[in-house]
Amino acid sequence: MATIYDVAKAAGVSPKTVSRVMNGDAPVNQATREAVEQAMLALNYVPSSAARTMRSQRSGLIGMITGAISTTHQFEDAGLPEIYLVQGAQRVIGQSNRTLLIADSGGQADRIPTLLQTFREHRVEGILYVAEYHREVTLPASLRDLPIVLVNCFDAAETPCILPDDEGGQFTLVDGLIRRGHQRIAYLTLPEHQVACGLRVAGYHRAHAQHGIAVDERLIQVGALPSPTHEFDLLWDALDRVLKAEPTVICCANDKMAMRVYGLLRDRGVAIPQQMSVAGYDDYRMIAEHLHPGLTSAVLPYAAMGARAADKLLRLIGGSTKPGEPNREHVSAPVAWRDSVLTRDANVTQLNSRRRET
Amino acid sequence: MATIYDVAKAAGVSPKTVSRVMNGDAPVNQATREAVEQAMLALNYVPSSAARTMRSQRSGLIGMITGAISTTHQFEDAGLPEIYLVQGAQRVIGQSNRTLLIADSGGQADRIPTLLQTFREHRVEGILYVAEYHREVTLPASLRDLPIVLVNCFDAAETPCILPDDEGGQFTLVDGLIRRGHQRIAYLTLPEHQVACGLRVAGYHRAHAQHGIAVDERLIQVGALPSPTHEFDLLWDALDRVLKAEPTVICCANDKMAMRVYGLLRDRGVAIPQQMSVAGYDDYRMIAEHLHPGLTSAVLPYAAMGARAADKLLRLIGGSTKPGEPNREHVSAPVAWRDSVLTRDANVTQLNSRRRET
DNA sequence: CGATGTCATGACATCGGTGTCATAAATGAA
DNA sequence: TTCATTTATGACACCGATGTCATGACATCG
Repeated sequence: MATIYDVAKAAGVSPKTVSRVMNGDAPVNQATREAVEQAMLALNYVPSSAARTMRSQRSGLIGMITGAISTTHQFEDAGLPEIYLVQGAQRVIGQSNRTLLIADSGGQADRIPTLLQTFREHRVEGILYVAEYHREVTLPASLRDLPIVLVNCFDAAETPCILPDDEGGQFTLVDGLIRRGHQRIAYLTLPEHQVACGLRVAGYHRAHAQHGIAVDERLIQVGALPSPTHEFDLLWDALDRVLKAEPTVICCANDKMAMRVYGLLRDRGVAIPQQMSVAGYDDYRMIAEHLHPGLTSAVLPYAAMGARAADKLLRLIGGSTKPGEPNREHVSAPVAWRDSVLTRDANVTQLNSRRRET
Repeated sequence: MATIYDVAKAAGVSPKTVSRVMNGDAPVNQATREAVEQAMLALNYVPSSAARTMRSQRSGLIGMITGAISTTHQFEDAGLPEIYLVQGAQRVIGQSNRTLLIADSGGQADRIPTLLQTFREHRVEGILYVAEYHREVTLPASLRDLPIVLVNCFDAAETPCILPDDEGGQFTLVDGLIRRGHQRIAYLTLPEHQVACGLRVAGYHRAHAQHGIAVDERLIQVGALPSPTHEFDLLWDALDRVLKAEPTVICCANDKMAMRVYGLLRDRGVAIPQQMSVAGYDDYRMIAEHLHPGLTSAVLPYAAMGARAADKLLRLIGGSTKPGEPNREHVSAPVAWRDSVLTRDANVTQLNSRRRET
């Protein structure tokens, strides 16, 4: 592999001049520059980032640590859309001329120290710490000395973080449902211990309050999906309970649950959306777009969160954080309206976008 | 950040001795070793991979280049399960004490050269080139000088690659259906230009041949999903056509299509699986497990493919490829049987696993 | 015309590890 | 006891960039 010395020799200049051509940090004669560029091309020269890192003490690497990717196998597959997160982050990081180093903990917390060690060896300039679902975490003490931004999680120490606006998302969804003529809105929630659950229920209430609609508590039920720990289909019971309260629409905690509700409702001979509207959360497009009818869903803005997180991290590294900047940032997102929600009030027009022609 | 010199000074030895303690490449006195280890701990020493790479000329990095992650936005989201691929690869690579450097082309082919440049600067020892779906590719000429393994794709130059066994997967599925008493098996295929389409149709035929069942060609239809380019729901027509041939089960090209077929069948009042069995392909668990009833699906073994590819690449790098080793390797996988397939022949017992209690 | 400044370039040291070789002490064999 | 090994350690150079400083050739100014 050609080095800067080979290029220098071929171009008949000193290595330092080659360096100057590459970095443009000092004027170089036009003729010299061309000679050097030709030599680089001829030798297929690629500068060594290792040598650069060593001399400049800057690796140009950003570490991203994620557990969710593999958590998938062990627990639930809630984490899949994380790739959007990677995407969003990578776009921003790439623009800053840095490289993203991704490490997957494989869902095993005990592997994290090893991964961090690798990051340190590569002298990453900062770390994006990604959780598979909105939650509180406790950072290993060994992370305190690196610029770090948490994504989809937060800690007690107020480490900078980027979170989804769960309250706002559910508010927007329910508000939209009400505007579409729904008054009895059922809600099959996440397990109550989840951070997002409380926030979204709050959004649900705020939307009702804003429209002066009293909330019938029977409409809110925890909609547990079957899992390795819960053999039985608790969702079936939860659905049963909310149906007794006679809703016109059922909000589900996520698209997966909504997909299941589609099946359960149809087993009972309930037509979607003619007899019952359904909404999800996540806008997990692989599901939401391909269910029939298309599933209305509050967007979980992973790509935007990744980008925001990368941006914040770069500012942390560059020391250019604004003085008043809050440590915790919430990313809002719209609702993707699809055909699973029926507009009941004939006076409400033009709200239901993306109509399918059948 | 502490260097090897700091550690040496603290431990009262030479840097080289510290190096020996770390690498164990020469005997070190027990007392000395302990002193060094203590110093490393006290100073929180982490060796610099940049310095190592420079001296040893080995980066310990493997590059993975993928387009699918972002293709998602632009075309179809077929690529999502790639994360499993990353996982599988990372496990193997981690065991070899190397680090995986992942670059996402963002679905834009023109960004690939930039990514490769980054890989080169980091002196990756080899490359995993991942396609979003089973296809033929043409490698940029600049890749010829690096050890490389294609994943989910192949090229005319017979570059080593790892492919899914599409023929075998569909065969296993159809064979299983026949054993469960199905004789009229509809098949909504992928678009015909896709490599996997031909292979799977071949598997479909082989299974029929093996059981001496003639294939009614009307049962095989291309089942295009709606997409930006196809506004209309061609799947609806395709389904219409296969239903005329009176099948007892419908095989779909992928789980996404199967999900849609669930909806379309139910619109027609067809109960799954009582009146019609359904099967998918991919075993995209987020869909297959949560559809109701659970979707039977041929597994697309991404994790195994990632691991196999990493393994093959490491052997290429290490020069320990077996002489007779084929360039193209196919990874087989079983079928995940779930409740969407009805066992029709009462004599066939114990085949339908994972029964749900309702 | 000499002083000063800018442009263009090179010599040299340095970043933090590790390969090579040298050396001294301890051990074992003859 | 003496020579041959083995063990334990250090001195030194080197990997490939780039920061610092020096130098020579011109250009500009008073």
